[in-house]
Parts: sequence; C-alpha cells; structure tokens
Amino acid sequence: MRRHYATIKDIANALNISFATVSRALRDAYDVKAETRELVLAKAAELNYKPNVNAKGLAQHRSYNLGVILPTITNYYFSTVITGIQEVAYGAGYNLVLYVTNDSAERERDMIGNLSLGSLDGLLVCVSSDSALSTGFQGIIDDGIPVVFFDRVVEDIHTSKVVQDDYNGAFEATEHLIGNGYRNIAHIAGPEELAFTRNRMQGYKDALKKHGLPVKKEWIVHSGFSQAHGEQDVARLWKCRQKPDAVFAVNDRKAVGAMLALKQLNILVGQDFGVVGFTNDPVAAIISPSLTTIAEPAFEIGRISCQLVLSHIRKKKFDAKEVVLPGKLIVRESSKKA
Amino acid sequence: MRRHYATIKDIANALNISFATVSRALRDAYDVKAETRELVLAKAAELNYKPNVNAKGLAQHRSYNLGVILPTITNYYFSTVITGIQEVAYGAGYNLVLYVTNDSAERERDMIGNLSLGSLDGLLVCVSSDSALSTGFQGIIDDGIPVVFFDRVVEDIHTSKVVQDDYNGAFEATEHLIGNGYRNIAHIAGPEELAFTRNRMQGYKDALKKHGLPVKKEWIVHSGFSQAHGEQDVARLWKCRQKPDAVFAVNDRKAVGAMLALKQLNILVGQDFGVVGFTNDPVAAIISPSLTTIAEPAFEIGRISCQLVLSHIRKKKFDAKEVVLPGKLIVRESSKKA
DNA sequence: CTGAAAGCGCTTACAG
DNA sequence: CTGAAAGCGCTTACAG
Repeated sequence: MRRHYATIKDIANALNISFATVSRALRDAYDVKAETRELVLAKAAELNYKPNVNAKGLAQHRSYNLGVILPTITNYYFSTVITGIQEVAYGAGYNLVLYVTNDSAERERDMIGNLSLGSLDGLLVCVSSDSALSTGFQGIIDDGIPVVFFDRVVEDIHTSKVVQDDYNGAFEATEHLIGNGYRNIAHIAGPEELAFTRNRMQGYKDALKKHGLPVKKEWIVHSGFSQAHGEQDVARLWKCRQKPDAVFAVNDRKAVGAMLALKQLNILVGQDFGVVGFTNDPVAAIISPSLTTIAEPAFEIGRISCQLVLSHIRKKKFDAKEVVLPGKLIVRESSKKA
Repeated sequence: MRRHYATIKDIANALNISFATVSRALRDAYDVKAETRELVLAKAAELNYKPNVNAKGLAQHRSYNLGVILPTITNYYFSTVITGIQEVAYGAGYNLVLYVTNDSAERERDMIGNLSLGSLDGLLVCVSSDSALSTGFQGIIDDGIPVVFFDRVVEDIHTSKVVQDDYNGAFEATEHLIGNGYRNIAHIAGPEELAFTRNRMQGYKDALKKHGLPVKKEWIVHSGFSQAHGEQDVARLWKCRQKPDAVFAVNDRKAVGAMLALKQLNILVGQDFGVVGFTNDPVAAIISPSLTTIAEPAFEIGRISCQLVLSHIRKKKFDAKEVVLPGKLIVRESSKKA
C-alpha cells in the first residue's frame, strides 16, 4: 500500500501553527520568526518532508520541468551535453523531460506540436538536421517560455544560444593540416542548412585562403552526420578528377567513416593522407591511426545552456545571450605526414 | 508575457456545459453521451487544450514522473537503454527524471535519500558498482512505489528485473574462443559484488569446464568497467607465471583497453591472442582488429523495463517478473587465430 | 448521462 | 510575525 508522505499540514499540526506559516518558513523568502523557522525545519527533517512538486507547481504556475529536445542521445556529444544539463537541473530541483527527435524534422514538428507547454518552464533545444523551417519555436518564446538553443541553433530566432567555436575550431583544424604539409584538403561537411555546418565550412575555407590554397567546390561534400555518410563522402571525393590528400570532417563520426573507407582504398591515413575530425569522441583515441580532432566542450555546453534557461525563467526579463565556447586541437596520428 | 493556456473551464464555457463533464469526456472512461464527447473533443482540439500535468497529478495522486537511476549516460549501452525507456515513457505520457550516480555508491545513496517519492510514480534503476548494501530500495518498494531493476540488479530484493542473458552470453563467448583454438583463456571481470559480473564469470568457467580446460584463479582479474581498467588488468595478467593466450572481457570497454595494452606489448590480437568482449558498442566495429563480442539488446532492455514499471503502476497488484533477453555473438577479427 | 461540490498539497495576497 | 481564505486545474464520489 502506498504510504502517506508527510505534508505541510502534518508539520503544522505537530507544531500547532498554521500551515501557511509552515509554507513560509520552508522557503525563507518571508518574514518568519527565526525560532518558528527552526522548529519547522527541524520537524520537516524529522518527518522527512519533501514538497509535493505537483502542488507546488500548480500553485506557483510552474512545473519545475525543463524540456530537452535533441536529435539523439546515443552518441558521445549529446550524452555528455545531457549530463551537463542534468547536473545543473538536479541541483536546482528541476526535472528533465527528454524529447528525442531521431534527427527527423517531421518527428520534431510533431513533438513540438504536442508539447504540454503549460507543464514546461523552459526548453533546451538542438534542432534536427533538416528543420531549417523551424517554425514553432518562435511561438513558444512568444508564449513566454524561455528557449535556449545549443549546438544546432536557429539563426533567425532571437534567444539565447550556446555553441562551441565552430569557425575557429575548423580554421585551426585546417591550418593544422596545412602546417603538416597537406595541400589538397577536402571538407566532408554536414547538411548545408545548419548554421554550425556553415561556420565550420567557413573556417575551413578561410584557412585555405589565408595560406593561398584554392577552395575547390568539388572538394566540399555535404551529407548527414553518420559514420556511413563519412564513408559515402569519400567515395564521392574519389570520383573527382584530382583527388585530395587530406580531409577535414565536420565531426568525428564522419571522420571515422572516412578513415574506414580510405582503408578499403589502401590509402595510408597519417602518411599519404591526413584526416582531422571535430568532437573528440572517445573513439578518436581508439581508432588506428588515432584521430586528430577538435575537442568540443560538450559538458560545459550542457551546463551553461541549463544555467541560461534557469536564469531566464527566474528573471522573466529575457535578455538573450550568445555563448561561444572554445574548442581545442588534439593532435594525434591521423594528421601526420610520412 | 506568459499566455494563458486553455483549461477545462474554457472548454466548458465555450460549450455551456459543466467542466466535470468536460473532464469526463476527455478521458473516455466514463459514460458520456457520444455527441457531447465529440463536441468536447472538437473544442479541445480547436483551443489546443493540453491537460495540466500538475493538476492532473495532484488530483490523481500521481505525478506522471518516472525516476531513472543509473551510473552514467555517456556510454553506448546506457544511452541506448535510456532511448528505449524514453520511447515507451513518451508514448504513455510519462516524464523521465534522470539521476546520474557517476557509479558512486555514496552519491547513489544521497540521491535516493533525497528522492521526492511523493512525486515519482515508479523507479527504473541500475545500481552503482559498489552498492552491494543497496538499502533504500526495499523501503521504496514498501512505500508502494514500483521499482524495476535493469542490467545491474539487486538480487536480494524481490521486484521486477530485466537483464541480458549474461550467463549464456559469456558461455558462448568463451566457447567461441575455445572453438577457434585458444586454450589459455583469461577473464577480465567486473566488480565481484555485482550479480551480472558473477553470472558472466560463471558462464566463462562453465565453458572452460565443459571443454576440459582448467579454471585458473590467477587468470580471473576483477576491477572496474572502464577502458583504463582493461589496460590495468592486462598488466596484471602479464605478471602471471603462465600467460594466457586469450581473454574474455566482461564488457567492450575493458576489451578495448586490453587490446590497447596488448598492442603496447606487441601482441598480435586476432592471431597470437584472442579477445572477446560484451556489449557490441559501435567502437567494436571500428577498432582494429575489430572486436568479437556479444551484442546486448540494450534498447529492448530499456523498453521492457519501462513497460514493466508502467504495468506495475497501473495494476497496483505487484507481481514481479524477471526478464532475461538473449544476446548474440558477433564474430569479428579479434578472435581469429593465425 | 450530467451537475454541484469537495479535495489533492501547496502559495500568496489580505488582514491583523 | 502569523492566520484565515481563496485559488491553482484537475478528478471523482455523490446525487439526480
């Protein structure tokens, strides 16, 4: 049988005071005699009192629920971001409501349409690849629910955003390949519509330009983010008249796919061919040759994103912030030159 | 400004009926005239009505929150389990409240102690490595809150449990090594206290026995679950008078650590030395040589665990089920023999 | 089949 | 500094 959990009334009865006073004593926001407060706190501890989140939320017009919308949780980057979000949310007494879109714009739209907005105090979102026309979010913000974008942001929408420094990371990655002697550097990019794809591509292009290398259109191939996409991209590159001698991949999974495909082609990565990724997925250190990459501050992105929604929720006054966190080049074997 | 979301009263007013009737019409559990129901449903859709979860929960003595306690979410197995849990929970209108213990019994105890049990309808848990003395859970069950264990279960507690077939998976893995000609097979195990560690170890031992091979105590080393632990374990094995020529690892991360350590020792895995893991982490296919392993049905474990708590919640009548899902041997390069 | 009413456990003006 | 009271948005016996 379900036991009865101590409520505010139990405390009030035990102490012979009104439950309104108990309520006030519990959150020290009001004037309550110090003595009274201590009695209440002691009794609450004794009875193992925990506030009923539903009642609290109902009375306060809050839910203490934070929605998190993201493409998937089964990869290093996203699971780490969630861990960061979770840490901050847990500390602040907020619950996370996960919505996994499977990187499908359609499913994303469905989920957003079915959102119980009345039961969500804020939203953390990383949009799906092809949700360029991410309507919906503006309406949510207009309703007064803070939305914070992370990683994959919607540029047109004015709200807080947290991302890694995609441009400079890509620039540094590309420059690293150039510094190691590679000259014909291709780019395996993500879906064109995504801002961070464009930013990483721009970093790549600008690094080439800075060093007087031509930007060849056929050496930039766009596709999805999976390992299989990375393999396919190499196949496409291999149809070019002039083949590249290095590749900067938009993420590690694609870099891994590329390396596997290159192995099939008997290309020696780290000697004849350079590869640099982006993320610093643990697999980067395990694959052979190990993968040079830009480490992303995934945990920090999660923490800061969550801190931002919480502060927006508390302040009501909404001043959007854009946070850009630096990445870090991790040099391994895949970018060496024979 | 936060907009007002449509409530049951808005629907009632628009239709000139009582809000009690609206409430009934919305959940078709009661006798409501078909005509009335349709009017209500239509108006609800028109007003984009979503029930307020807090109010619903408060009135029903439910929270529609499910707690999920697990060691970490940043690895393939757990993130996949969560995805399975999430899918079922989402479909049933339940929210997930994540508690990440970082595989620390202390943190686990803290979190359990601070649980707002009044706001949780059920609990899905995978205990931390050293929480042998997992008190706390029995009390929660006694309070009437269903608890389902998955993967790492507490044997002494009578409640539903969902695990992969650890014993047979281990048996098959070990037999596979034997079949491929390895004779001196060590086992890199997990913490001794965990049931699944013991089950996998037993499968390993029994396979050896079946084939008339001796079980050597010094060839069984226990430690944690990380890649680094796998590396250390190999170092320990290498101090044995007789060195093994193969190893069955309790999971893929340790297998990967072992392979890396063996590489340092200039041992050729897949030729002089066999390695088999457990999980089928994507890294198993990426590492070179690729890793033979037992694929775990992680997504299914998540789905079924969640279905079980939900059915316990609904039925109130608590009949514990123990579900064991089969794994599958995936043969790759690491277990070949020269 | 439907309405009026009480209640879930809290918060928060309003008095005093 | 504290109490009485209304209310948050729902559910659910109780009548009829």
